[in-house]
Amino acid sequence: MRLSRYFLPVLKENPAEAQIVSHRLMLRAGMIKQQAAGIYSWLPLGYRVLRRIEEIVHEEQIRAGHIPLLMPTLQPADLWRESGRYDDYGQEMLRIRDRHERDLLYGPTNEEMITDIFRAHVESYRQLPLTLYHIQWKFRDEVRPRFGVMRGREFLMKDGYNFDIDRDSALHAYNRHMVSYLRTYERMGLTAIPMRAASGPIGGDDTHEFLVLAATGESEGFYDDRVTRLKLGDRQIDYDDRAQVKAVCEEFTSLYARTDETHDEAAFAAVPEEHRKAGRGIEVGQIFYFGTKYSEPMGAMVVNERGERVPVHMGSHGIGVSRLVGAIIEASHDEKGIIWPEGVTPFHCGIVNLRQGDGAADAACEALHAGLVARGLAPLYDDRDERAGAKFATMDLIGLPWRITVGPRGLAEGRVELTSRRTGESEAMSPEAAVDRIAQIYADR
RNA sequence: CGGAGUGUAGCGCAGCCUGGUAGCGCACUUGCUUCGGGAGCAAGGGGCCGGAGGUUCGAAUCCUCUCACUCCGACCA
Repeated sequence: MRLSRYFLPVLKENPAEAQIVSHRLMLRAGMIKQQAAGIYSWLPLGYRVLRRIEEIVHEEQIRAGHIPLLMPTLQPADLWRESGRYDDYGQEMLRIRDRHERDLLYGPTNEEMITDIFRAHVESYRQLPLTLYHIQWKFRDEVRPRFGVMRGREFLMKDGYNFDIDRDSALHAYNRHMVSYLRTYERMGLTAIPMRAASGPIGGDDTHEFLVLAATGESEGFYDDRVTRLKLGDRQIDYDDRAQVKAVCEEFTSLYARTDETHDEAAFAAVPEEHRKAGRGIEVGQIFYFGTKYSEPMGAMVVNERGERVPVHMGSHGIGVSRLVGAIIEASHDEKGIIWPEGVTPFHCGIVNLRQGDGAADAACEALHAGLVARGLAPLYDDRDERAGAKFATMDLIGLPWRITVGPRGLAEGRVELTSRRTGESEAMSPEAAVDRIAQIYADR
């Protein structure tokens, strides 16, 4: 992509309304535009990151054997009257009436609807286990939206629902989600700690929240800091292997890690003092096992092997997709701007032409651009007629992890410069070597 | 929902107290010079001063009402 033909409205100054760093940087980098309290347009750069995060979530859900579908944003109120939540949910639920005076609502979550789909089409235990999920916009009419996309009213969320014949099978689904979530966050360059949490209005006995540590987080957690060093890495996981999946969960949950709601001072005191940490975190996901809470009242039953009609065991699991964009920035930035992890970066690298209009520099940049595209990569070439400083400042702000700098001085010796946004370190090399290096960096992502 | 604020050019702000031709910086347009970390000079363009009512010869400024947004607290992916 050539920057001169792109739409990247960056701001030099901080917008007054943005208090926290991710919100400021998203506005300055031209990623979002606010349209109303807690409601945002995603401008091209922000949209690319959002899509990238969505892709990773999809890939890891599918890898775990979960099946994507898509449910609507608007739901009939009757479905929610059935579960009893239409009245319980309160002011947070946006209620709408159509031209025929029928009550609708903009979905804040989808337990009722997925249960409706399930009961219409599944009759037998032979069709289980089943996990369905979608990534769809939600609306919760928060009293006080804030922090940009981290606490919007409209937000994009992956929500998944498992249906199992019994508790053991449902708990395996729970564990499977935990492992798939750990891998999802790791691919985004995040350390997200699963913490035992309180269940809240969705209900159920088992639940973990995934917290990305950040001073601006809204949740409080207490943990053994050795948990932050655990890595899933590239180990192979067989998601059908209950014992293996359970072992991974135990590895990641045996150290103390709880939110303030379930915090237990006595248990925490057993953690060696040098590892005892309390801190704030951004909740980027949560998993629940809630048994037959929805299946029973809504009649989601299957026939078991003894011919009896039994309610299915369910769980639900969410990842805050749009919130993750903010969370990643909170976890990865410096005073100059964003630093995207390679896994979610909107463009794989930037190309900065120091002397636009110089024949050799222009040609070298074009060749680099073409070379990277030929390798299946997406470079952003700053071909504007701007001075070097302005181009560097823009690149640093929007946070592409790698930058190739091209100028007449270096080109005279056949060299360009490859710079890491994270470390600031530069290395001179031939243009071909730079393309090879970038391709290699992204080879397994 | 309680408390505190703010609405003036795309962004950041001044002007309001004490009514009298709407201003500054950045951004934008044109030209010249410059060109390895947000350049300089010159000339331009852009405003229903959030909205509605009122007071006044005259309102960005005073009064009333209203809408929107932000921040602090209690609640939530």
